[in-house]
Amino acid sequence: MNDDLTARARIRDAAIKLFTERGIEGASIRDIATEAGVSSGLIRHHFGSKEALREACDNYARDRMFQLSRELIDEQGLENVSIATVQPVSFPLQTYLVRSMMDGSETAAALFQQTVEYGEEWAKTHGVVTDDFRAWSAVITVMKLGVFVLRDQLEQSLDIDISTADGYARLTRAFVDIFSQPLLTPEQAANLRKDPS
Amino acid sequence: MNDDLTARARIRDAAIKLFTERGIEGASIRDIATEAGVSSGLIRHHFGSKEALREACDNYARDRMFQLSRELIDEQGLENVSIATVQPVSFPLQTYLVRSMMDGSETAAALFQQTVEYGEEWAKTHGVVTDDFRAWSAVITVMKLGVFVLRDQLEQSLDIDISTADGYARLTRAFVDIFSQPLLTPEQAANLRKDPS
DNA sequence: GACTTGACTACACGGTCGTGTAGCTGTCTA
DNA sequence: TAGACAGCTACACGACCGTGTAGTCAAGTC
Repeated sequence: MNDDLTARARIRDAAIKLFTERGIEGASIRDIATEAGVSSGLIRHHFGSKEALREACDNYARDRMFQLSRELIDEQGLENVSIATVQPVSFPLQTYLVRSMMDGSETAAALFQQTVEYGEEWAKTHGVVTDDFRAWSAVITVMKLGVFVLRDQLEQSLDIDISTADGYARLTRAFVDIFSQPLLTPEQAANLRKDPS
Repeated sequence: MNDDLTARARIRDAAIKLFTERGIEGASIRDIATEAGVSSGLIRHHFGSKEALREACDNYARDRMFQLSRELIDEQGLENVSIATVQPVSFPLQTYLVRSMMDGSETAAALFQQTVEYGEEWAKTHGVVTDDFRAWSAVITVMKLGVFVLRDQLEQSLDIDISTADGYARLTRAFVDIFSQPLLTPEQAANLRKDPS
């Protein structure tokens, strides 16, 4: 159980794990303490309160994710990263952040807004056709995050583990199929734009 | 506060509202009772337990949603419904069901699997190009539901209320823009299919 | 008018929650 | 070697949770 990590790090990892699995309210301090192999008092000693523990997890997940994607850019160059945001290594962190956001995290909410703004600029400079770049990016972002929120359902439906290379590859291929062909004909699109019933 | 409804119906509506807003664990029997204007004991009298109340809400939301979409098909014909699944009137029910699914509802999970299967058949008969219809449908479904789960973030990002006609129309237009143009060139798609890094 | 029944309330129960507090360790330092 | 001080535990606290129980009240039945 990662005995080489400090107790503080083990608490943080256990909290991220249980917060992700059960939500913030669903995971108790005592459960997290047991998972980390420490007493519940130690959590209070290190983090002060449950809310402060959550914020520490938020900030850690955000910073670690930034660090990982920076490393990825250094390795692969900027252009391949947009799709590769969904990558196995940062998957647990992303999943945690989305869950935390749903449970009211301001850190995660700020990250969401930032992602939308980035996507908006990307769309403008990459030839996306729309007269509402903001809505385009927001909807794309929300759809992308849906994979994290509904990971359990997705895995059950496809009988895979997304965190494995095979599962992740299958997911990527589905994304590619979806985003490399239009689902609506120009006529259908024009009709829907006029009368969105 | 809908005084014309029976107490049982008011409890159910209040439960759906609070379960949606706070999650199943986050909404207490006492809160629901206060919201419905009854005593907490009455909830037990009518539904037996919190879990049974949740199942009653699940079944009600599912049946009501089916009923609404059947009415929509009768009005508009079958073909326009696939996109119109995202419609203002069934929005709260969908949002509730997705939230309940995330909190472990079997009824909602079954509905999800059913939706994936339906989407799979739709893709096969509507010229979608993929060699994995199942994954295609599952990912599309998950992305579609992302709108419900992350509704709060979406509304904050766009400064709209999705339940209004204007907000819903803006959302629909973004969907149309996204699904009427390919985001990847055939070359990019081929590359990603070979090496999903 | 006596009886039954279902809607409904008031209140008490054990359990779990986040938090508070007191005290025990080992290590470092003056 | 005495003292300071993190790291850490044990335990008690008030609050709130889902649930259980007893009882009130009005409407319907015979």
